[in-house]
Amino acid sequence: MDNAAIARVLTELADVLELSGETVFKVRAFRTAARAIEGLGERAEELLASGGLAKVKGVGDGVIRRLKELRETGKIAELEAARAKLPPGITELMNLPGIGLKTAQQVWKERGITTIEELEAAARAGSLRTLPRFGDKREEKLILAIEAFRKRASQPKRRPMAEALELAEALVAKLGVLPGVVSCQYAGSLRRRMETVGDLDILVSADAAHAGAILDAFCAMPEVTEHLGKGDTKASVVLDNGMQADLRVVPEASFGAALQYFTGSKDHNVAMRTIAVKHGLKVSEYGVFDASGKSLAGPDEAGVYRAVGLAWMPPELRENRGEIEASQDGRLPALVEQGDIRGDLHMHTRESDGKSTIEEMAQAAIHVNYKYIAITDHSENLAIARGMTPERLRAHVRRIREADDALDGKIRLLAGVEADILADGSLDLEGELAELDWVVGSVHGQLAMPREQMTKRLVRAIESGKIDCVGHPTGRMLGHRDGSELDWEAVLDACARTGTAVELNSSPLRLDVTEHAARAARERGVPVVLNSDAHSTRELAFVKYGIGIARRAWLGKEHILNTRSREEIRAWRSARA
DNA sequence: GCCGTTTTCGGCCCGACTGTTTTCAGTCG
Repeated sequence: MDNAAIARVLTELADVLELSGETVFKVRAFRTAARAIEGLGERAEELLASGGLAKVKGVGDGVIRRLKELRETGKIAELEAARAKLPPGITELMNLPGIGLKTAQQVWKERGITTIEELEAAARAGSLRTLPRFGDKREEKLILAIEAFRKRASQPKRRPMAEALELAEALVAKLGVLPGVVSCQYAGSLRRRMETVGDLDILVSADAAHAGAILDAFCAMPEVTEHLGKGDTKASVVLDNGMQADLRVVPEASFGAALQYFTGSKDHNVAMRTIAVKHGLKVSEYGVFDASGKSLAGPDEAGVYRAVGLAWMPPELRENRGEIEASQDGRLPALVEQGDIRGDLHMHTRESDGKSTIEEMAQAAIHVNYKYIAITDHSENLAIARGMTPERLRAHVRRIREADDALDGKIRLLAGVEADILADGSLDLEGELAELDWVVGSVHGQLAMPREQMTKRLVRAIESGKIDCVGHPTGRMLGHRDGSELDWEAVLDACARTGTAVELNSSPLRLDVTEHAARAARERGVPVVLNSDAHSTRELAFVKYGIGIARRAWLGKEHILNTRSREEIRAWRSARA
């Protein structure tokens, strides 16, 4: 079972226990454990076997006992027993917006309703409005909520970070120029640079006199298709791409506290507030307050952290994965930044499936201040992308070297290739690779192999010693296909043994390797290469997305190969040979 | 059920919005 599957079991356990009337704290504990396991860098199954699971925050004896039972018997007796007492489908009701535990219990116990279909029929028949705390307005809203829920179920819930970033930046630009707006910034999981984003959280500081007009302007924006709610300080809408966006207006004196609060993550905030409570302080989105109610911090985020005895930390770290302790102990990592990147070692030209020439790619790279780039067009096996035969590769290499000479040191061009790793782990164009300056080895076909076979395939390619870097190792496409199943430890161990790097492909739908694998690479000393995989000059900018993932993996510039100079990379390469 | 620079027992983040109330419970983030 992978971590996501284990998290689903624990979440279901929480759901059925909650409906069975179990204490909220026990329910919450299972939900916390589910989130902790889902966000784990390693396989929980292996940690369970090695005893390492006990060290994971939020996972205690109770969860470990149940997971052992699940491993040994294939089920959890407590879950089976609780499920048997509940009507099937009832936990589904709580997925509807506006329906929580109490309402689900209420309609079940008082009306015998256990499915969304029955709930909708009852609402349409007007038979819910006589229930306590129900009325005709709630009934109407519920019908709309069910319709919206069905519509939304047919489209992906979370969107790629790049799409969310573009939308959020556009909204922030429009909000920022409204009368009365002092500061405007997006927060939430986008600011933490999660690979996918569920909704947008946008924050504005302004005096209360302007808040109403700002919220009205937000709701009237052309990309808004649905209004979910609006009050004095907050509005929620649905945008035309299906994403929800929330706007909060706070006083300037609270902007830092609100930014901290709405950036999350939830687990990070809970951990931070727990520390504050121990110091006798109260943290809210309005500031940090002492027992007398005096404000100690609020206008800026760093001050909020300082007030509870912590150092400010980059949003990408805020997942309660050790950053609070690191902050207390003064050992927060220095994370890689965009400006640290000195070159890009994976891109395509018209020679295969790119849209730009060698010279155009070089000029674009000079423009972003890179010192070197590797031109890595596809190899023969990838016919659909006009992969190069040995003859075409040799001619292409000659042209790259000529272009390099003509550039006169303004930037250095490395002659490379993206060679297919074939089904048996051998390499396409294998006889040509020794002559090249840089070789990316990538899997492009037969991605659905069993885990063991795919692992062998990659390990064999890595152990050939002929590739410098494994390109987009899992082959996933966000929202389109899952990555290949892989034994990461075996693959990264092979990289460590042979001095091979792994790519963090920054193409917005790939972001491959994942942050978890990138963190595992760092722990093994395997260098990560942050590449764009650009197919046009514009796409060189994709690296900004990969930077976010690298930072979430706690990577500093010392862990990223292409923060080094070309000479250092050459030395790294020859040390292996 | 989990956790510990006040604790191995006794707590467990905090506020906005909504629809229902006539002071607040439920839901959400």
